[in-house]
Amino acid sequence: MEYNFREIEKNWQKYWAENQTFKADNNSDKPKFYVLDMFPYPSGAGLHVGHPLGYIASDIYSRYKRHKGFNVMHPQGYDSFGLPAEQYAIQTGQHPAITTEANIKTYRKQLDQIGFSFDWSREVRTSDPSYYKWTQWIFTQLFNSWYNKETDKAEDVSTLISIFSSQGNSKVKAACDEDIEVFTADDWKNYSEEQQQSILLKYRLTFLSETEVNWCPELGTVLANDEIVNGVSERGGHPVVRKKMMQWSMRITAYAQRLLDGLAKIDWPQPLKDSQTYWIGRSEGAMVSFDIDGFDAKIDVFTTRPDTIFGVSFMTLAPEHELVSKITTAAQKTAIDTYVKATAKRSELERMADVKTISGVFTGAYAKHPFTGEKIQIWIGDYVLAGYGTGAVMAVPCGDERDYAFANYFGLEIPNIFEGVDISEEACSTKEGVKIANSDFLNGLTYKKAMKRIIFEIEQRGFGYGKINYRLRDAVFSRQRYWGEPFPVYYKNGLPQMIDAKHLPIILPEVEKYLPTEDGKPPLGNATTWAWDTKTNKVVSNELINNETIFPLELNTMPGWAGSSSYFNRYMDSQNTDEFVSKEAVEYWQDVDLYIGGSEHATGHLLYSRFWQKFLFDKGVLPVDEYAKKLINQGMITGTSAFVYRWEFGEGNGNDLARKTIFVSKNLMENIIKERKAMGANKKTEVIKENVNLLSACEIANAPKNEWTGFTPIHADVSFVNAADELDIEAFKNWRPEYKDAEFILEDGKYIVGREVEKMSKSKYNVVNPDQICEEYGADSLRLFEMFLGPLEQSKPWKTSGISGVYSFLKKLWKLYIVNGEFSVSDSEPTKEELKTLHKTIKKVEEDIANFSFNTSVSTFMIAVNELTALKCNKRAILEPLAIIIEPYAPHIAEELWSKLGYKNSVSTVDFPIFEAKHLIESSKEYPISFNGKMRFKLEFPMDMSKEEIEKAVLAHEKTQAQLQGRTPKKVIVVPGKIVNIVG
RNA sequence: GCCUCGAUGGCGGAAUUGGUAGACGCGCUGGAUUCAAAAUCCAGUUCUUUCGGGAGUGCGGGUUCGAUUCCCGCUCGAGGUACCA
Repeated sequence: MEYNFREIEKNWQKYWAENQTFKADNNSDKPKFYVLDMFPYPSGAGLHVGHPLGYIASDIYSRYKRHKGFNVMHPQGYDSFGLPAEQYAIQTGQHPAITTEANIKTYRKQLDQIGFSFDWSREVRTSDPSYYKWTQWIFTQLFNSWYNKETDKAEDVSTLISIFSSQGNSKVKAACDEDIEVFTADDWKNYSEEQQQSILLKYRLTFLSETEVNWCPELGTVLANDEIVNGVSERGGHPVVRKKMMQWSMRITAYAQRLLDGLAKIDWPQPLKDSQTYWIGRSEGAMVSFDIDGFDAKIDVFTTRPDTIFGVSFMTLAPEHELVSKITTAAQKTAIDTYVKATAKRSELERMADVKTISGVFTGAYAKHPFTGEKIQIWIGDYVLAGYGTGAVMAVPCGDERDYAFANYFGLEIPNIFEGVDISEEACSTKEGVKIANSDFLNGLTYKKAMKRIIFEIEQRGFGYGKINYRLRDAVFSRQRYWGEPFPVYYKNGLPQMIDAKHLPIILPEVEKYLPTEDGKPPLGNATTWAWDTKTNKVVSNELINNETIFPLELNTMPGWAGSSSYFNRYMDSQNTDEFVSKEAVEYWQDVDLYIGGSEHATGHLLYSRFWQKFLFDKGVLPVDEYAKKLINQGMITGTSAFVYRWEFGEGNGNDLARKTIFVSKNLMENIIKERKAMGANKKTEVIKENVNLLSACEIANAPKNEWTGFTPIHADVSFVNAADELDIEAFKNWRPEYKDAEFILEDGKYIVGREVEKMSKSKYNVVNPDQICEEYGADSLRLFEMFLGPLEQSKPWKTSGISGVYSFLKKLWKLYIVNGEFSVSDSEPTKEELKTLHKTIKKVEEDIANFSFNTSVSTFMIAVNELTALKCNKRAILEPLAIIIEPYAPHIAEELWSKLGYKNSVSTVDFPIFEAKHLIESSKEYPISFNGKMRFKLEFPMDMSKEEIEKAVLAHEKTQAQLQGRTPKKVIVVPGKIVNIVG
C-alpha cells in the first residue's frame, strides 16, 4: 500500500461531491461561520498558482472551523462579466457568454482538483440573468432613494416628494446635486411631471448627469478613477482623456462619513484602511466667498486654513473655472485664452509628468478681501484643479508651498502672518505651535483657537461657513460596453424611467457585433430588439418605438464592480427567485466572518461594496452595515520570468530583416558586453568576432552592416526552461514563427536564460498553473507547498524547487500508519514523549491558524512527523488526533487515513482534539548561560530550583570560571525558567 | 513628494509579551543501500578561526543585565497615490 495520491485524491473528491459534505444549511444549532474568497474573473488563461493561495488559506480556516463545531459556509462563484471576453468577442465574433462558459468549466475543473471545501450549491455568476436580476434590483432601489442628512440614512423618494409638496425644498438637508434651486410647496405642485422628475433626479442615489469622465477612445468607454493606472487604462494601457458625457452616477459621497467611521469597527489590514481613508479624503475647513471688484459675482473657495485668511495676497482659479471668461479684462484676454487652450490640450499624463513647472496668467480682475477690503489679484493656474473643492483657491503664500512658489515665480507679495517665523526661504505649513500675527482679531492665537474664531467670524459676517470637504467623488456607473449588466431603464421624453422590479431581469440583448455603433453609440445600439413596451412589460423590437407606450431602452451597461458589490449577501440565499436574500437566511448568516483576497481592490470593490451594504442596511434589507468583520490580504505570488537575449545589429534599416535572429546565452552575453566595454563601444563586429570567437557559427559576417547595437532581452515562456535555467531550444523555436530559424549561441552546449522576478502575468510568459503540480505531486502537496512558501500576507516568488520537501513529508506521514505496505496501528498506551509531541503540535497549530500563520503550521507538522517517526510511534491514541489536525491542510490523505483507522464517516466534521497542557510540563530546564548577553554554554537545572541556588551552581561551575578568567562578575541575572546572564 | 509595507545563511523563511538567532524545508557536501539509477536512510552545512574562540539579523546611534524585537536618524527595495487648497 503505497501513498497513491492520484487514486486517493480522486476518490475523496468524488465522495465529497456525492455526499455534499460541505453543503451548509441556512439553519443549524451550531454557531455560524462565513468564510469568503474574492470570486475570480474566469479568464481564458485559466487559474494560475496565485489564485489558490488565498483559497487554500480560507479553506484551511473553513475546515478548521468545522472541526471546532461551526456551521461553516464557504461559497465560491464567478465574476463573469468583463472586458477580456468582450474583446475576444470583438476579434472573433464569438459570443462572450460562450467564452465565459468555457472558461468557467476550466476554472471549475482546476478548483475541483485542489480539493476545496466549497459549497457549490450556492454558486453565483454575475453574468447569469438569475443573478444580475438582483444587481438591477439594487440599482432600482438606489434610484428610488435619496439621502436624508437629518436622519443620516437613505430614505424612499416618496418621503421626499411628500416634503416637497407640503413645504418645498428649502428645509431639506440632502446629499444632492449642487445646482438645485429653492422652491416652495406651491411651486412644486405647479411643476410639470417632467420638471418634477428632473428635480428628483438631482436627489436620487443613482442619477443621470452630465459629468466630466475619463474617456478612453481606444476602448470606446468611460473608466473609473481606479481603472486608470499612471494616466492610462489599466487594461491595455490606452490613453485616457477628460470628456463631458451624460452618465449614470452613484451618490457614494452621501456615505463618505459613514464609510470613514465604519473602518473603526472592522478588523481589516491597516494599510488598506489607510488607503480608503486617503481615498475618501476628509478635510475640515471653511467655504469663503470673495466679491469680485466690478462684477456681480463671487468666487467661492474651500480652504482648510481659514485661519490664515489675512495672509491672502492673490487668488488662483483653475483654467476651466466658469468665471474665467467673464472676469478677464480686455488687456489680458489673449494671454488668458492662450493659457486656457494650452492647458486643455495637455493630457493628464503630461500634467503629472511636470508638476514642478510653475505656470499661470493674471486675469486683470481683482477680488475684495472679505475682512480688510483690500484688492487682490485674480490669477489662473493649472496647479488648481477644477475637480476638487470649488476649483478656486485663496492663495496664502506664506503658509502654502504651492502658493509660495507661485508668488515667488510671478513676483507677487508674500505677507508674513506668523509670529517669529522666517519665511524668506520657504512657506510655513506647520499648524501646531505657530502663533498668528498681522491678522487683526486672530493675532496671538494658535491654530486650533484661530480656526474656531475665524469660522465664527466668517459665519457671523455672512461670507462663508465651516465645511467638511471630501476628496471622494461620486462614482460613474455607466460603461459603453456589451458584456455587462443592462440597466433596467427606458427613456420617456429624455427622462429615465425605472422598470418595475417585478419585470426583472432585463436580459442582455443579442447584437450583430460588439463594437460601438457607427454614430458612436454604445454596443447595445446595435441591438434591434431593445425597446420597452409599457403595456406588455416586455422587451420588444426597436421598430415599435412610438414614445407613447413603447420607449427606447438604456444603451449603457453597468461597470465591472456592479456585480461584485453585494455578491456575498446573495451567497446566503443564492437560489431564491423571489428575494435578493430571505430574512431568515440573512438573519442567520448576518455577515462575513473572514474575507480573504488581494489588496488591489482596496479603493475599488472594497469601497463600493461597503457603500452598497450601508445602503441596503438603511433600506432594511440587511441587518448589518459592515459586511466583513475581518479581512486578510493575501500577498501576490510573483513569477520568475525567463529571458533570452537577442543580438541586435545595424540601425534598424531594411537589410536587418534578411539577417538571422541570433540569441546569445546569458553568461556569454554578459562577457561580450564586458569585452566590448573594454575595447571601446564603437568596435566593429569583426573585432568582437575574433575576440569572442563566436560569430563564425552565424552568417552575420555577410550582413551589410556589421555594427551591433546591443542585446534585447525577450521573455521566453517559463515552461521552456528547466530548474537549471536551461532553455528547451526546440520548444522555443516552435513557439513563434519568427524564431523558427533563429540561431542560438550556446555555452557548454546549453542555452542559459536570464531570470527576473516579476508579477505573474500572461504577457510576461511567467505564469505557472497548478495543474502540473497536482498531476505530479498531488493536491495535498500543492496545498501544503503554497502555504509553506511564506507568510500569507507577504508577496513571494514562485519557485517549485521546494515542493519535494512537502511531498516527502506526506510520504513520511503515510508511513506512520502504513508500515511495509500494511496498515498497522496499535492500541497500546502512548508514551509521555509521544503525547508531548501530539499536544505540542495541537497547541502550535491552533495558535497558527488564529494568526493566519499557515507556513509555520506546516513546519510544525513536519517536526511532529519527524519526532513520531524517530519514536517509531504507531499508537492509535496519537495517530487518530494527528489525522484530524492535519485534515484542514491535507484533506485527502487525512480522509484516507481516517477510513483506514476504521471510520465510515468523513474526518471533516470530527471534533478537533483538545489540547492538554499537562503533557507539556517539564521537570527540568536547560538554561542558556550567557555572558554580557551572549550565550556561551548550557546547564540543566530542575524547574523548581530557586534563583539563589541557580546562581550559586552556575558561578561554581568550571565553565563559568573559564569564561570569567579570574574576573569577579559585577552582576548575575537569573530569570527562572528562561535564562542566566552574567555581567562582568 | 506623500502614505504603507519590508530588509535575517547559497535560497524560501523561523524566532507570538525584549531572554539560546538561523526552527522547518530546499540546495549543497560526505556516507549507507543498489549491478546501476530512482526512492529511502544517516551525518554535516551562518561566516571566520591559530580549534581556545571570535563576529554576526540593511547602515549609524540610543535605551537595557540582555535588542532580529523598543526608540532616534539614514540607506535600499516593493506596493499604493498624484499639485486635494
